[in-house]
Amino acid sequence: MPDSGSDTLAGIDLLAGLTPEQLSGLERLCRWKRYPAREQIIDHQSEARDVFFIVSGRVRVVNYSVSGQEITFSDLAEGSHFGELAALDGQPRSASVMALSDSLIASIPPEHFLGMLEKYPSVALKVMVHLAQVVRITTDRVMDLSTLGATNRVHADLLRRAQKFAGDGNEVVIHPIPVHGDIASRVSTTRETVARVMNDLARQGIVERKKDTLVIRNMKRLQDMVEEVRGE
Amino acid sequence: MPDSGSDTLAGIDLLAGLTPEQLSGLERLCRWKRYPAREQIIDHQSEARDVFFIVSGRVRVVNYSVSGQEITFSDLAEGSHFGELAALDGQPRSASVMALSDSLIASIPPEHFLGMLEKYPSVALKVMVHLAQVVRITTDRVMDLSTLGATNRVHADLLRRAQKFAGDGNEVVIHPIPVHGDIASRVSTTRETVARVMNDLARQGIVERKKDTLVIRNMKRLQDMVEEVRGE
DNA sequence: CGCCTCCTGTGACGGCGGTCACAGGAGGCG
DNA sequence: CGCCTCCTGTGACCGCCGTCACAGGAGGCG
Repeated sequence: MPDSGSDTLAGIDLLAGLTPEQLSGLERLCRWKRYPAREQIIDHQSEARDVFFIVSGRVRVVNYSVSGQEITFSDLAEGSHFGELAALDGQPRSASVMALSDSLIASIPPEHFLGMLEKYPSVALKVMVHLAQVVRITTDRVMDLSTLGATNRVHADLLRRAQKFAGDGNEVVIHPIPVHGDIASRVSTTRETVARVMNDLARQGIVERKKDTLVIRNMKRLQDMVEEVRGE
Repeated sequence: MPDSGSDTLAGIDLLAGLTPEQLSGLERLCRWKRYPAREQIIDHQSEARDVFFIVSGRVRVVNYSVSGQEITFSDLAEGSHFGELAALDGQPRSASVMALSDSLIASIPPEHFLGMLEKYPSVALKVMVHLAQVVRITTDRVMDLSTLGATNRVHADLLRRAQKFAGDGNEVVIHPIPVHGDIASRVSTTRETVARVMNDLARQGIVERKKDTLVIRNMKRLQDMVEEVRGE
């Protein structure tokens, strides 16, 4: 549990395992800054190379096509980090990042980040494992985009969200209700398509829209709908 | 330049910088195996966790949808490596890998791979940089799939290939001619669409198909065709 | 030489889903 | 309370491109 009140790096996953002294050493190397919701933290293509730790708040990694279409890559929670790519390979930022809620962010200059990797091999290993998982998620997404139609991608995304909230039963409650536009931006389709799909699902009794929660009535069924067409 | 004759790890990019003694230590930990062209080296979802070094030959990372559609992720040359993801996070293989040509492959068990990372921080850093680049390439691909139409993705791929062979002029010679099916599998479209696009380009005098090379007559133009629609 | 296999080229067709254009809800806030 | 902003729901349209179905080339190899 991240201690969201204090301005320390104690809650950062990457740095778990470091002693309080080591942490406070790092804390002194950081720049600390609060970002209000919706404010941009990293601009795509920019030249800065710092690595960021989310001390408190939530953050979204996105990119925009020139036409303004927004592609969401991931939402990151407290304790997570971002910006390693540029620090590691020295290239411009691969995406933009914006605060979803008011956030406290610590950033460390690239040279100190690299120094940290050298000094604390356990952190280096965690960085690698984390990158490996990012690669997996992203290649899965390429598979989805390549083999699934837009409707099935919405099913798949709904399923992923549901699994995060998963009880073990056949019914899952998702809270808060994801906005259609957000889903659309994650699966690369339009708001309208998401709306149509959600209503189809509702009509079939698979989901139900409550006041401020979305109830999946039939996980099994939803799962089948995705797997069914995962290629076949 | 990898010394493709000898059965050593001297030509492996990841391990550049290690002393001959360190290398021969690693060599003794490896299993060495020759794979004929077309043979599978890694099966998607399999449980093995070894990391592979391409001592000689070429290799393709692919995945298949249940319908048999083939998605190519990348082609790797001598000196490269693959299979780190599973070794790092312990999860099943994220993709299949097959030999493109007769290949000599060295594989190291996961525990020794991890030991090597700990022992040689320079290697660990290279692993991180490499993963970072894989992430970049894959997210770019997500962007392409999300914002470009099939025809423009073919343009973009052609451009990427051309840039690898790039002279500095406005004309580039690609050799050998990539088969349409391969291009299709990399940009997630069909052989037929690739053929149509290539002929359109030929008719416009932008590319020309020679005996066993493909000549890009007008790089500028091709570049414009991609950027033009990259969103707008 | 002729056969077989692998690649390319092209037409016809049809459906998925993106785009446009509105018509409501549902809160917040002055 | 009423307005304004943000979200959802739906119909009409139509274009891109995937699918199917063939008709050639272009080598290799017996």
